[in-house]
Amino acid sequence: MTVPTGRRERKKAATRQKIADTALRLFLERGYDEVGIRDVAAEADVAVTTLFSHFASKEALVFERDDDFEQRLTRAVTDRAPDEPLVPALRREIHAMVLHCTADGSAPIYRMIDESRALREYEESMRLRHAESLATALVADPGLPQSATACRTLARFVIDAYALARDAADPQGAVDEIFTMVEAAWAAA
Amino acid sequence: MTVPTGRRERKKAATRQKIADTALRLFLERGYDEVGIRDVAAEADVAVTTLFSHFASKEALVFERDDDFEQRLTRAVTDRAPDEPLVPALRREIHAMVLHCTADGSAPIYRMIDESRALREYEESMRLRHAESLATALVADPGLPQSATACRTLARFVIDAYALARDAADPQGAVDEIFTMVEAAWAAA
DNA sequence: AACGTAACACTAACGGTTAGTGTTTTGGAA
DNA sequence: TTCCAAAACACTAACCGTTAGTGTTACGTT
Repeated sequence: MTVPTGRRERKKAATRQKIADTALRLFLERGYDEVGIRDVAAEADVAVTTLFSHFASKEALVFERDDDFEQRLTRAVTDRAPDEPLVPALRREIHAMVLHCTADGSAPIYRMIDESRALREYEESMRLRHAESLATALVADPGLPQSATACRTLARFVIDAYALARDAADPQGAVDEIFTMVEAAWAAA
Repeated sequence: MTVPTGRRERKKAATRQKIADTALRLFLERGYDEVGIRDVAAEADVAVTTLFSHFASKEALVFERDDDFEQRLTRAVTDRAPDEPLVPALRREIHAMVLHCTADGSAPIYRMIDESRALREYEESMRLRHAESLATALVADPGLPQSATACRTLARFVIDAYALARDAADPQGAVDEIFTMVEAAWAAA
């Protein structure tokens, strides 16, 4: 078990990165639906099978780094101060996530996502996964008196807040407005 | 513009029905993922292209009649008595829908859906469509003082209630529990 | 130096979906 | 009745994402 360094792992990471960079560049240049997997593989100078050993699907090339989101949400629950109320902690995290993906740097990427049905559907199914892992974290929290159904409901409402805010004219304002509703729902549970 | 009946339309409907019936039978016999489009087309004695002129995708063969759901939800909003409060009307409708799809007759179909990733994802993206059309109906209702964002949020919450209740141990009870939360959220908006 | 394995390559295919190109059927107009 | 335009259907061939099968390097380990 030699620890981190190792030429092999560096090469693997480099290949993965090269594929992701090439894919994103081509997608932004020509449009997601106009670029085939074979195009990406050829331009990145790897075999198609190599590409699929690094990424599970064509869509995954776009959402390369979004396991982060999943972890950040569950950690907003598990790592919060013992006396910090739950919903505001979640609201803070959603605020940060919305801010991140409405930033100027991310704008072209999210425009591309909106333009492709395949990417929109993939993103939504990703969010479902996030909701489920958030739900698991909530159900497991011994400090919450609410029922499991209420926890699962809250998880979906929080993910809805993210999705709705991203499409709103004023994303940050929408987060606050929706969280007023979420807070009331959670209090009633 | 001669009105409805006409041999052509009857034949078309018959072809469509034969395809749907054949598909559902094969899927239940052998499993959704084990049956190819070419199998369905051959068994229904039509060309593959004909099949796709009646159904937009393989998954659509399973959810043949689910435009109804979409209409029922929007009509629960638009057709309710002038003085009937909104959320209870929606709750009644969700109750009915959950009851329908947990009935004995539908059980094998929904078991099949749960077993196939492709079908689960398709169903979820269908629900998104339903949420959007419900949101449109809500936003258009002049009797509602709430903001457009609040309306869209309610729409998603209602669809969540359906999805969560279907997976719950006690679906009918879950609908009531979740709608307590939805009611509170709507009141806070 | 030699071995085991992870990364990668290549070919070929599978399954859903569509384009292109007819052919038949049918409802309605002349 | 006859004829036309459109709709429904068929057929071939292909596209595209994805995977299986089968090697071939390149690296870390012993």
